[in-house]
Amino acid sequence: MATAKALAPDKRRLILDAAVKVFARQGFTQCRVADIADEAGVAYGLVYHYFRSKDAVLDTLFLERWNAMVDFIALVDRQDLAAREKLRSVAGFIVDSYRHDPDLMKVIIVEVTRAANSFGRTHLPEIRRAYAGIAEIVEGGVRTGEFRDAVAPYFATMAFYGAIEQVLTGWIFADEPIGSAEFDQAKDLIVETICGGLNG
Amino acid sequence: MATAKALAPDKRRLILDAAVKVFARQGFTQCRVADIADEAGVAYGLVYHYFRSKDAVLDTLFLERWNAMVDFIALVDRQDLAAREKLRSVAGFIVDSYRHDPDLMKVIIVEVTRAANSFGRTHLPEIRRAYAGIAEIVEGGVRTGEFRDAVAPYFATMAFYGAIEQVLTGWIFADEPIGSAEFDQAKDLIVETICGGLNG
Amino acid sequence: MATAKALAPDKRRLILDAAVKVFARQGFTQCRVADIADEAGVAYGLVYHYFRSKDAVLDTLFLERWNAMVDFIALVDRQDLAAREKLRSVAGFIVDSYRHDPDLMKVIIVEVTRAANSFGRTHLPEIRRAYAGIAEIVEGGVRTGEFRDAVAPYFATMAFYGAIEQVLTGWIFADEPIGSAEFDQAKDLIVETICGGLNG
Amino acid sequence: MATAKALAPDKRRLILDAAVKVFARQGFTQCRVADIADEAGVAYGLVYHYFRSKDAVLDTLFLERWNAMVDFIALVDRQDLAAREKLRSVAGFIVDSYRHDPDLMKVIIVEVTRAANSFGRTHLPEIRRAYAGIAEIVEGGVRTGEFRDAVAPYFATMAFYGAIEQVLTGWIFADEPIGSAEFDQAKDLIVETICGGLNG
DNA sequence: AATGAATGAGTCTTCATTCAT
DNA sequence: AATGAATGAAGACTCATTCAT
Repeated sequence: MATAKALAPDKRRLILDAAVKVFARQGFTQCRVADIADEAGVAYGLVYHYFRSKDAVLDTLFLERWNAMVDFIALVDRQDLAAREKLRSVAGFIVDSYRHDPDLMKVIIVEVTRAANSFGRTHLPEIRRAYAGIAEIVEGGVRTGEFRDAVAPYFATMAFYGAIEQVLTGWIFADEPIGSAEFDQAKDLIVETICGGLNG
Repeated sequence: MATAKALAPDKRRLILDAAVKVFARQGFTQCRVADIADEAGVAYGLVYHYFRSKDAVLDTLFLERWNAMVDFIALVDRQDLAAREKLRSVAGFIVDSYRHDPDLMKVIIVEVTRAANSFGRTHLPEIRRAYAGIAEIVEGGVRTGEFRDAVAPYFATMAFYGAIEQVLTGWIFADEPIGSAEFDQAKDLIVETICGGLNG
Repeated sequence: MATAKALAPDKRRLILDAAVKVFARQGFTQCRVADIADEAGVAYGLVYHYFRSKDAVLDTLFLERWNAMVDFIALVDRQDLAAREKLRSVAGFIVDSYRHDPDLMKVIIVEVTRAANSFGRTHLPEIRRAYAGIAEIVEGGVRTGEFRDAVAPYFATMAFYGAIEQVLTGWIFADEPIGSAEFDQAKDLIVETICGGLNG
Repeated sequence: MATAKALAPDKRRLILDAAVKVFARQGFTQCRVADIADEAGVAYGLVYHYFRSKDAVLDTLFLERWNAMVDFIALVDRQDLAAREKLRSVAGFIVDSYRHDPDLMKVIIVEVTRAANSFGRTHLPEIRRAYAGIAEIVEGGVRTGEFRDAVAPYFATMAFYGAIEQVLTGWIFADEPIGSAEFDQAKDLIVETICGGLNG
């Protein structure tokens, strides 16, 4: 029941949500476990009641969202859509993820996706699973002739995902909040740029 | 005398080179100042003789290479080349930077470019200078009609640079060394993908 | 329960008492935080659980005792006593403070009262409050005619407090322990010397 | 020749004078050897050419001045003067020492005279020699009947020297510079207070 | 005499994790 | 489940001193 949830919020969830905030604000390394507990309004030790370690908090956060994305990519690929529309769907999902919870996406990109010496290495299998999903969409497009034969699916995948992450990184570094229109425009322009190319 | 220099190498340079190695191997946070000194074969305190702090070592490393890249982008843009060739040049420079010193590029990408809560924030002005340089190349292409009018220079820049950094990130995470052919192929395919687009 | 308290002593107090010992024995600068923890029989980190810094430990120690002295001086001045008796009371309080806890008084004098570049500067307001309290007693004595008109309260205060601190400094430097008789004699002789003067 | 001295100042002297400045400004512990060299305008290593250690610099500084004072006290005592005039002379000497070089006297009082765990312990023999000299003057005064029989020379000495050092400490902590009149007044009032006493 | 690069031991502070209640 | 006191390993930085030139 929603009401019950509001009255007695799950402390574990409270801690996860607080962690997103402080990880985003200060960065994983710079944030102390005490900061998470303070932000959540719970006692220090409770963090360790629910999570094995500080790392485990971030692992949980990352996997929740990332697996949802991987699932979504697979789901989209199974639908009867043009390859370009599939990519549009994926770009939309990621942009909406950011729109819905920018802090979480910031944490994922900053602390995991590029963290080649820590969480990025740990979660490499999951990260690669997402790339593989996108690559399959591209390969499908090539197979149906929708995409050019000359396109190397691996590079196309890197270009597509890299473009998205770069745009999100721009938002992460931005000093001002991002408007709704900007989010919608981004979805279109990323796909248009990648699929249409720059050439006139 | 060049020979003399080679025999008695600059200790400051020795420290910087050692820092690249250990930052790349362990990550900036995980690496101790003692590791740098050990790798350089100098005494602990000498690191602090030449650099104000551990941060300052990374700052120096980043700025040396990044400014070279910014300068290169500006130089290329001033040449009489097709916009696509200019992008090809920039992609080539970055890929060659990685080929020549993969550790340094790993450090720059992993520890600075996406580190929104630490060095990325500090060096935001320099980072943006690079983006601006690429954007100017794209704008030039649009102005001459070489690139489509519909292309938004900002998104094109994000796509181009994001694609490159994503490919480099792939190499960074790779378990096996990257071959010469792969580097050369990458230069072509990145530009071909971004400029030609996926559409058939 | 008092007994229970005695059995399970407050760790914070334990740390403060240990700090007094090691500060007195080795001096504030020469003493390491580890020495305090060892002396208190607690873990290193606990010192930082209760105190922000090593400085804060000394601050706490100083203020506890010094404020008690300032309060005492004010209390004495409000009593219906001859000015000389008031000074006798103050001298007695300080000498007894030393008799009761010579280490603490040593720390206060050596590390704070004359430490013009560190704690003495920090606690200047509190230090001056004590001087002001003594000066008021002297002024009262001049007002009632008990003390000579020619006496400058500021210099009288400096002479009185300076004499006491000098005697205590003598004890601090002494190689042998000070006997009970010596303490009692000191109270009398300090006041007698300052009030009676040297002249025959 | 004065001119020659000005043209080629003794580097050793330069270092000592610089040390006085920085010891006074920052305190002995807080000041680095580099600060002394910088202030003196000489190379780092030269400090170690002239002095065995940082401690030796302060030792030298202290002994130069303190021995002059001890000698002066002995000299005065040998003169045919009333005991009170002898004390007046000693007070004058110390006050003038401060007037002439407040930084040096600050260093001596703050870093040596009360530093029971460092330099004060080292130089205890010299420090006691000064007290002994004053005590002899007092004893002389008692012997001639000039000073009261009841006066204990040791306490009188502590009162006299303690009063002077307390007044100097006041100046050391003062925020504003001390005027000429204040110095002269101090000499009189200290002696008047100690010899005349407070009693009306 | 003079320089300043080079050395490395020393210590404060932080903070993830454990544990008793 | 919940609390927060207690633990102690880890690491950046300082700085007196030495040394080669």
